Amino acid sequence: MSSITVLLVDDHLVVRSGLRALLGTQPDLHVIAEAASGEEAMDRVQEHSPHVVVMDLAMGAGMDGIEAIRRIRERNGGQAILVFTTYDSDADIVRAVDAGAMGYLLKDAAPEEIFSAIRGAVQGKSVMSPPVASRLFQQLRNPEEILTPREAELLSLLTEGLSNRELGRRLFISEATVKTHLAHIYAKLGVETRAAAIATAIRREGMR
Amino acid sequence: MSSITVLLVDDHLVVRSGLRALLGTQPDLHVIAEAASGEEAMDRVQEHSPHVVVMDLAMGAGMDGIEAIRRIRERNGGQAILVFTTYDSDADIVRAVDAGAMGYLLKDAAPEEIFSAIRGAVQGKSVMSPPVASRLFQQLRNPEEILTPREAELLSLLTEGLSNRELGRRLFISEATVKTHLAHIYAKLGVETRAAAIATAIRREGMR
DNA sequence: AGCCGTATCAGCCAAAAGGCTGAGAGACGC
DNA sequence: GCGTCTCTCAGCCTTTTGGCTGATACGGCT
Repeated sequence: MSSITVLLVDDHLVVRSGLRALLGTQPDLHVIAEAASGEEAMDRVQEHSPHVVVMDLAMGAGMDGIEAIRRIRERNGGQAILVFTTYDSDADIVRAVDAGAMGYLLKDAAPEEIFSAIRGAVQGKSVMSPPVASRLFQQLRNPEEILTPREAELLSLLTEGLSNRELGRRLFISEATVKTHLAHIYAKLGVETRAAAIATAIRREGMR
Repeated sequence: MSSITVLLVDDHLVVRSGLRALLGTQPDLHVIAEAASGEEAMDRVQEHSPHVVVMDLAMGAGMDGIEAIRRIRERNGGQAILVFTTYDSDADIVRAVDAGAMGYLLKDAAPEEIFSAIRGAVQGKSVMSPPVASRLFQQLRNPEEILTPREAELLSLLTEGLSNRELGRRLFISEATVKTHLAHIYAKLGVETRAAAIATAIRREGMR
């Protein structure tokens, strides 16, 4: 038991090369294929059945990383999937984990961290970068902050800058209902105004 | 004239390795040093005087890419600096260009594009990825969209979710003045509501 | 000196947003 | 079957925001 096959999925060539170079320094890790998109990732998994899939979430076009994780786990249960991405967005972490990801690493993780995450993943161990872990715990600790599907939908449209009237039209509900949803969203996000809600929503979904 | 020395600056190890591997395929390009931060970049430039500096804008801690570009150009005029980053934010493009960047590439650029950008940079040619170029042109075509310093300051606080009253207190101006500034900002951004202003502001400064 | 851009402030009015209470209809779990 | 969650809607009232018009003051450019 000393050879682990790895599939790299990232839409950036430089990241794939870098990761390949990095993993190449470890005798037990073998990159047997690369993919630049979710679709391609699924094909490569079928062909090579790698032990571990290391995948970026942000894929330029087509299927995104989350969707790719879900589908790969549906068809081929065997692979352990590690998310390897730049930003730690609250929503992405949760979605990746329940799509079936075994771990969640940030791209500035130390090489050793990456190696041990891959080795751990094969044995069914979950690994995540410290900042990711703390965010995830925070999510789990505050379940009352989880938005319902409808609320999330509204919040998403809210970040486009729509008014209550427009939101109502877009979702085929009355303005009164929009206001009700908004009130709930504000309460869950801990803000009082739509401006603050938009700010926190975009920032949570986004960067840093 | 067939040897170009390159300094790589990126806070992600994998990106540096990947870029190094990629440039290694070209006989005339030689990566002579790497740096993981703006501060380190300045030191490496002093030591090695590379022909070209390839730099990511987003640097985790300390000096950001823009600042690093400015300082390197101040002390050592000789180097051509290429920005090599993930996202094309309007503001970053403009700031990078007037900080003295010779080109602006996105990380999903084709290898050939990267090579020719580096070779071109040595000869004083500017290169930028097509999506970047189109954004830059749009900025230049619409100079009336440029915010005054005070307006930018307000917009920045706006994205924190503050109310007019709070904005006034924070900036030591009356609420009336806040409203005047906001009206100007909306006009320049082409929006009608503060919600839309926040949304466009954060997105312009940010991602995608 | 005159003009323009920037920043400051005021008042007025209409529209939008937010707080509150209450309430009905499905869906799901136990 | 009963409670809970979610989504839907309504009315009422206050606060906030946005549109408009006009005004003063300072600095720089010509």
